[in-house]
Amino acid sequence: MGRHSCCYKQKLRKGLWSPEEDEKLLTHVTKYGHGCWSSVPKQAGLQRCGKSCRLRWINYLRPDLKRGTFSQEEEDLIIELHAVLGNRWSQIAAQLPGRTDNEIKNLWNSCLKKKLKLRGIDPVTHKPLSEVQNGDDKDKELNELKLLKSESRTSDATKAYTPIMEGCSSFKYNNGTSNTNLPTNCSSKDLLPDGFTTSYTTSGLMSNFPLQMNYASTSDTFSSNSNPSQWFTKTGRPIFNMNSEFASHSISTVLAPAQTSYLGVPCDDICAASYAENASQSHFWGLTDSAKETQIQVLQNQTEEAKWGDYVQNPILMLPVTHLLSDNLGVMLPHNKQQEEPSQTCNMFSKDIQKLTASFGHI
DNA sequence: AATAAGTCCAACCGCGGTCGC
DNA sequence: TGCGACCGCGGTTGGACTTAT
Repeated sequence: MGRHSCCYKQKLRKGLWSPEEDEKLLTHVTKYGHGCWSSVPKQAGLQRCGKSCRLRWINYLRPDLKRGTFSQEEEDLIIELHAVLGNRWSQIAAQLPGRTDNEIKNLWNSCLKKKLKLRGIDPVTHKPLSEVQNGDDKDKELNELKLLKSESRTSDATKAYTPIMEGCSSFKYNNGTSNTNLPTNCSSKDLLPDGFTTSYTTSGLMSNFPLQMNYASTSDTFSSNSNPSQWFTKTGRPIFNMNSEFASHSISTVLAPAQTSYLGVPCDDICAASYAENASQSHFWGLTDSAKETQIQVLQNQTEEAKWGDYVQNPILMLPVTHLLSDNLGVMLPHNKQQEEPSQTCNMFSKDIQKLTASFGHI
């Protein structure tokens, strides 16, 4: 590992922290606070640069850190937030109490990206791979998907669920083996179809979050309906009202909740990739190709024109999709008196924030 | 049993923003 | 206004650990 330029100058320690160093830093910060980080190492008697001390505190020593593996709900929330915020790890981490941006970033890079690919979803755009790719890229991605699936089969943990991936209308679940050999960072829930998980339900935390992607917008429908055959019509249309504003403004592909992707196939071929492809066929259903492209371009331009900083600081501005929200939440947010004439959209979004708050206990 | 390959994660790098002088 | 110090963030990497051969 490298070393901060300041560490070179001052011949400071680098690399892993010893328990003694941790103790010194913990004691110092607990007692005096960190104040100016650059002065912390000297005051705490550490041969480290302030930057290193700050990082150690934030990522490891902070008392409010949550230890242990990520829950399914946390993973779902990360995926959904990533669809909105992209690689803004600190913003994502802010919605997950006790988790650090570094931790989330690592989880994303090591696990969640693969999971999304296995579900036929591009981890960058959160759209189906079949939609993202074209030409050579398509072949490349498909090969990658095959490889991933192949890797899954070679794993003891995933062998049991292989039939789900292989595609058959009457898949079987090998219930003869326990889950004890599951990969440490991939829970069995990710590999199991809905109905095989005992307590898991699709994330409701973001179910009304005005995501640009439709995970949230559709998850209520899907999570309350475990029968995949009802998620789409036989022609691949999503079941919600296509005449609604929602349908006409949506720029993203309709997706079943990620946790149930393997089941979410209204045809015999149940593999994730083909499902994603089926799902993408419902994209802008009813429009001509040129009309679809035009609409996509318009919406993309609208999004790009807005300042990202504004989005991040005030996700209420996450337009143009916020107006698609249904106003069906029972939780009301206290009116923000500082905000002059808050729009209906803002109020609706505020409810989503409130819902997140209620679920996680803080924002 | 040895070792090559893969995975995970703590920690570093470098950049951009902010603030005070 | 310019400059430097500091902070925070996202990207990257080194190495420990695990799994496969």
